[in-house]
Amino acid sequence: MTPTPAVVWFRRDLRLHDHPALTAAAVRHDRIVPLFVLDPRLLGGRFASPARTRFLLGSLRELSATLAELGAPLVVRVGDPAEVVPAVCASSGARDVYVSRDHAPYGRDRDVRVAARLTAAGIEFHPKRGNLVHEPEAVATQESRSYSVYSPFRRAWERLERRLVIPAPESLVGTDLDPGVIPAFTPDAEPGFAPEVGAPPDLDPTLLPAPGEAAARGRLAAWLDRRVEDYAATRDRLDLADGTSRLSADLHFGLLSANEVVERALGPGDGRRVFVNELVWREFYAHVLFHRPDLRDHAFRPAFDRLEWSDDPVLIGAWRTGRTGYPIVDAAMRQLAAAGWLPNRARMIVATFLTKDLLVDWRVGEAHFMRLLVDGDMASDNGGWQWSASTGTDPQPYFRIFDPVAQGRRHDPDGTYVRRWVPELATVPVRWIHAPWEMPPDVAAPSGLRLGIDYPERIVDHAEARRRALAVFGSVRQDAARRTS
DNA sequence: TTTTGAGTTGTTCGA
DNA sequence: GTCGAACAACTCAAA
Repeated sequence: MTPTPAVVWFRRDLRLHDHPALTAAAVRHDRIVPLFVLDPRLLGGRFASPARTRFLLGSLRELSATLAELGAPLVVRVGDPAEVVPAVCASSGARDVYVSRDHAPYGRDRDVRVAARLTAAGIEFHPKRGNLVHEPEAVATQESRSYSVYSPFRRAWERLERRLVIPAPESLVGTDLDPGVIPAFTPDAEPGFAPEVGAPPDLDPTLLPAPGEAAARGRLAAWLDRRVEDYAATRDRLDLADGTSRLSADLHFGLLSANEVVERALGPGDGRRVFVNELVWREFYAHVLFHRPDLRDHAFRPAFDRLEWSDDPVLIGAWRTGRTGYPIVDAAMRQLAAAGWLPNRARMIVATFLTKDLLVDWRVGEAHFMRLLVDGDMASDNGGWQWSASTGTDPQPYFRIFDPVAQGRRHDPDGTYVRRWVPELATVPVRWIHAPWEMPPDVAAPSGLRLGIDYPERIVDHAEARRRALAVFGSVRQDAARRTS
């Protein structure tokens, strides 16, 4: 037992269960300093999100209370971690800092800076397992390269042995360091935390998931208890409010350990198999971004960086505000603004619509998502957007143009989802709910809907847009082929 | 080194 | 209404 305290610097691992860094520090040191640093560069940066900040602060409040009960109160500071972490070490006498690895580009760069400062001060930096079942170095092809196709990645991932789940500590010993203050969520009063342009005025905080580890564990238990069994059948159904697990924010902030979620989710049945598969997708995109941090700003396949995207502010504005004239797209965009969350099927529908029907750069869509999503995660978001835009890892991108009417009819057969989020369409009969422009006048009149007044006309014709997208993407493919031959 | 099999999530067309 | 094939050819990963 080392007679100096250890700093456990929490970041996206706001939990006590299955926490290798916390456990290692508690085993080796007689006292610990749990630390969280509110980093204005993250909370006010280009991808800052009020929904995420709110969820983060709530989760911190709960972590703080739980740690205090165990005996080691959470220390909260505001500032650049490269300044704050060494300062907390100095004031507590700590010679060791334990963290869960952060695999995303910003976190990695930050940790390199912080580790350099600590090393210069003679303090040891201990990165422990991050919130992935397998670390990026562990999954490699026979030629020791990283995977860029999902299916072989999954087969390799499944062959690896998982680490054991670690129980939460029963007690901790802290220090008498000033715990500091967790600020209330007041974006206007806190310039450092204020989101930049595109702040969502429509966010309804009551729709956000309850923050904190206990709530997250409750969600996981409820999900695994019953609903996961139906996941294969319900995950694409937009009209069912609980067809998916809604654990994405919990995984993003590490309220849940991915390792524990997989351990508990494995089992018989299609639902469990498909659910674990989604968790492997999360791992895949984290690994891909780890090996290719340039994906933050560039297409996975360089040829697609030469696509000529539209920057028409009218089209982009209609998409953002849910006024495209395509009910399923508009319902999803309004749910995103209000709830800070979308089921994956809805994300794919609006992403393919923006990139294929409107030919708008996936980076515009990704930035919008990151500002609104409570679960906004660089790796998953970037992977999802590039997949939808056909610039990513998908080996067969040629097919990915969704028909918004067909998607609506298939995944929201009764129009329940559309009516919930686009109330001006509430009176439209089911038959036309996904294509109100096809309503004959004798139906439109009694429904009371005046197209172009109460609800917008379509901003593009999908059949035409589809042909245009095929031509644009096809020309890039031929262009790429010519360059390599 | 060369060959071979395979590739999340779709849509349309024609039988 | 349902079903299979075509879409168009490329790249990855493993044998």
